[in-house]
Amino acid sequence: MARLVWFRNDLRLADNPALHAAVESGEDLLLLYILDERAGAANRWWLHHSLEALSKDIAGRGGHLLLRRGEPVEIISALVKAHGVNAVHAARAYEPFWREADRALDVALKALDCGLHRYLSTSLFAPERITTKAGGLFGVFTPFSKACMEAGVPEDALPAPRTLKSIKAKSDALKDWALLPTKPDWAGGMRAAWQPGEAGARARLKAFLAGPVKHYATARDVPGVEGTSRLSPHAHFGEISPRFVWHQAKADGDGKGVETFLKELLWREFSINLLWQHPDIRQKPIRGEFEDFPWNERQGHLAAWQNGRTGIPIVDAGMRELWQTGWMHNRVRMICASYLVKHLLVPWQKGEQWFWDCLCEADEAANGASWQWVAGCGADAAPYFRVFNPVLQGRKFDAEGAYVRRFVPELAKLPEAYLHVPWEAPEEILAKAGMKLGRDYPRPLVLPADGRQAALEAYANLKR
DNA sequence: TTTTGAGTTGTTCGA
DNA sequence: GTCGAACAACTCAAA
Repeated sequence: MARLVWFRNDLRLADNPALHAAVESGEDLLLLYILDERAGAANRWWLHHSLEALSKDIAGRGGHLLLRRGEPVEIISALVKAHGVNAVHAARAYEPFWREADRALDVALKALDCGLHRYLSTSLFAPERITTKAGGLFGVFTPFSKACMEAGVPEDALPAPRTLKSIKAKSDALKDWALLPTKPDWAGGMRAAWQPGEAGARARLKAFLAGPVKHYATARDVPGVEGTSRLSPHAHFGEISPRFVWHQAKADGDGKGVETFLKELLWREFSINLLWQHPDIRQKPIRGEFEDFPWNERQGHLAAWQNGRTGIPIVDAGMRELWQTGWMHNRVRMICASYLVKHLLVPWQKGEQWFWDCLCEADEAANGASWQWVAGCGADAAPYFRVFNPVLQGRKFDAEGAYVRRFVPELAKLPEAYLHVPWEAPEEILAKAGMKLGRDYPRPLVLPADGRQAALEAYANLKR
């Protein structure tokens, strides 16, 4: 008899209910990971390192992680037959791809007289558990978050198993999956910024709770400062358990910073809940009338945005941070997304796709729900007239320009007064900063005021 | 069933 | 320079 633990986005040993229950059974284990072929490039880079870390952690406890690629149902069924597996353990997953795989697996395993046990692991709450008084699912954040608080997060974190008694079976070699970039190797900035894996996730949380959390409520909006937790990729891959994060943060007291951080954890939860309700959240607007939105994409604008060459400093800084580090500051994500969707009138799905390719975390729930929120077609979406002015946002949240100077070095020598509006700088100021507009840095594709007007008109047309 | 209050993150304008 | 109102109307959730 044996148990099979199927790792998905729960790449950790501590507080991993699927693994824990399998270990508790006392039976031999098969520890399996199946490559998720849908991953974007940055996501694959992270996955490589996360799997490397997990393999090492497992090996350190006497176990062995099996790596396989192919159809999950076939791979698991074959292992079940070959090793007399009587139960498969896995974390519950909410992405449509996994939901479909689980349905098929359930059928296949029943035929083999093998159980399928799924555990609450990647989210704080099972999505069907948080309901309105009428029994439906929420579509608005605030009442959703209240219901979560009332439900409460259980404090029963599970220890990492000390030893793992696992069966060695055929496994791919991680390097043969070729998840890392080779030529060109664009991952240098990512290596410098991140430590994927469970140990890295815990270190990140610890560092955050040791300092930045205190000022999180305000500092999280300032991209030039390390004011956020930067846990999103770790959380996406399940290198750290959300309830562990929740209770560690709560143990830090009940200040404004902690309170705001917990609320952000509930936003992650809300996105998962929305994905549960809208499996096609990455493609289809939740508010149906947006199917007819009068987008007006101009040739070359999407590429300029992707390359950080829009001519709007804060937008370009964000897009370059994304490209270089596989991550973008939350405040800047909103500004960049808003500029693409509202000023450039490019369909939000194209921005979502770019983020999907570039973000280490590339999370279906968070990415889909957030892009829809910015575009105005999502749950609880921003009112149409809420158009971010990238100049005001830049001045407000990157006042000294630390962020822009870092990621848009050609502007680094501009004085504060013109840093967010280089197109308004007199020639001699630009020359003194060693640059010429249109040569070293582009003129804006669309000026903030013009973009705002175009966006408002487009939204007015939609209403008609 | 109907009513009521409220809804992440903003900007502009005019007093 | 600061501050409050307007920017729409709709849908959600609860009573």
